[in-house]
Amino acid sequence: MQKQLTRRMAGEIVISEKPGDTLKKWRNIFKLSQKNLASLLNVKPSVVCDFEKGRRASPGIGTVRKFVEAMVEYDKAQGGKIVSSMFAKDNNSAVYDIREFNTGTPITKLIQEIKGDILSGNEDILERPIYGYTIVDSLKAITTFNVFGDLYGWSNERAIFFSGVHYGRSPMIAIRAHPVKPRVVIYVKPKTIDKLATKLAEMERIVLVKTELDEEEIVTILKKFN
Amino acid sequence: MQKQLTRRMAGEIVISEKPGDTLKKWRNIFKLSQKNLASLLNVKPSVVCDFEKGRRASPGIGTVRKFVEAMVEYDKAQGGKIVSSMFAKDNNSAVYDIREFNTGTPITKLIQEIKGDILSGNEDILERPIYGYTIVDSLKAITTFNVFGDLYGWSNERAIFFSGVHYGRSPMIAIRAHPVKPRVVIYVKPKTIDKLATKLAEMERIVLVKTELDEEEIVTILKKFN
DNA sequence: ATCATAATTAACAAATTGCCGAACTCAGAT
DNA sequence: ATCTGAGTTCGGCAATTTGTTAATTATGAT
Repeated sequence: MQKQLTRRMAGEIVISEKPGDTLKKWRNIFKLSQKNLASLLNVKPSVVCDFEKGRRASPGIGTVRKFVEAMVEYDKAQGGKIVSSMFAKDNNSAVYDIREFNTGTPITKLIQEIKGDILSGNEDILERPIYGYTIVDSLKAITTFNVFGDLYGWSNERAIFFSGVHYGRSPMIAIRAHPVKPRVVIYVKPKTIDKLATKLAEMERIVLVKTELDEEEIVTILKKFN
Repeated sequence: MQKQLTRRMAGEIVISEKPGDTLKKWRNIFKLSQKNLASLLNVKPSVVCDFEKGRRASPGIGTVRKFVEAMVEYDKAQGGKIVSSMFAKDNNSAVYDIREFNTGTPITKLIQEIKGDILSGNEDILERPIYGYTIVDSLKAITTFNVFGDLYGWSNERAIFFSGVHYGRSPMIAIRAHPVKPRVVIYVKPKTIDKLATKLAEMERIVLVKTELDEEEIVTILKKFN
């Protein structure tokens, strides 16, 4: 959550017309004076001012990073009120985990690591790299509300894990209906696999896989990926 | 949509452990060679490599910006396939517009600009600054699906406009139920205002306003804000 | 009118970036 | 066996950033 916010702040600052103004905006949101912020960063207040006023036109990303991380850290030390107020609780979310990789990981490598069995998918697709994954509870995903907008991180070159799968039809139907498609769909400990599921996967040219590992084990394994 | 993506890319690069790797990841996603990218930027390929390999520990945000914008621009020229594939269509979204400001805008100023009438809200709150707004169709927001997770941009110090309001009860009830609260709620051309709405607003210490301008006019006015 | 705090500005030394060009490695394709 | 495209490494140099000190200008509060 904190990392998400720092990224957001950094992105906003970098792309802004006036990075200084954006920096200032965040400083204000965190209710810090230039002096306060400067002391968190071990620099003089004039430095903070220089950046806000755009006197340094293109600060290094290291500087930006220090700034945003200092603010978030500071808030955390104060109880994290600001940071957490930025995020809706979204408690009953169907999304168990979602992450992006920096390096493209070949589909085959992922399948191997999670001890997956390929149910559908021809060889030419299997070497394609993916850049992230999402783990969702399929029942919640369908019953609660529109998770299908949140399944995709920032690349759709990704794998989607469905847990709580019974026959595997509904998730594939949902994917068929959705305009954006993942590269790989992985059923976590499915009861059985309906033929329709594999058929749809073939039609969509999606690699369909099942694994007997549970969500926790999967997350642990995927932590190693970058 | 493009801006959103550039911000995202920039943020990821800045916060990344290895900004170079992240840069490379994006170059790969856009299917560009170092040479291609270099020529888009009017620099030599070695420059691209130097950044990817981290020879420059803290490149300026100007550099990062050039890089990400070049990639997105390039994709756009090719038909924008990559960028749009990053976003689910989400066509029937209830969100009409959502934006962030760089500068805190006092609530009173906003109300004045949109010719709003204050229905509830005592003076000490009115001077507080807000940092963004969201305009939603209240009916869609409630009937279609969980928009209430998407109402908040990156600051909850914001105004929320509801259009299609009948009595104004449902939107306030939803806000009451939701853990994150806006500073200002504005009803766009409401039919009538139920007492319960103002009562709830008072309880939540939210400024409740109505305006007779329509969505388009509001967006035009708010464009001036920064 | 005065005092304190916050913010802005100028001037300057040391370090770093941004870019180039040229040499080099490492596949694959011919 | 050689060629080509993609990527890597690095010395060098001008332009910029990073940080300091010290003086100056708001902005309130007493």
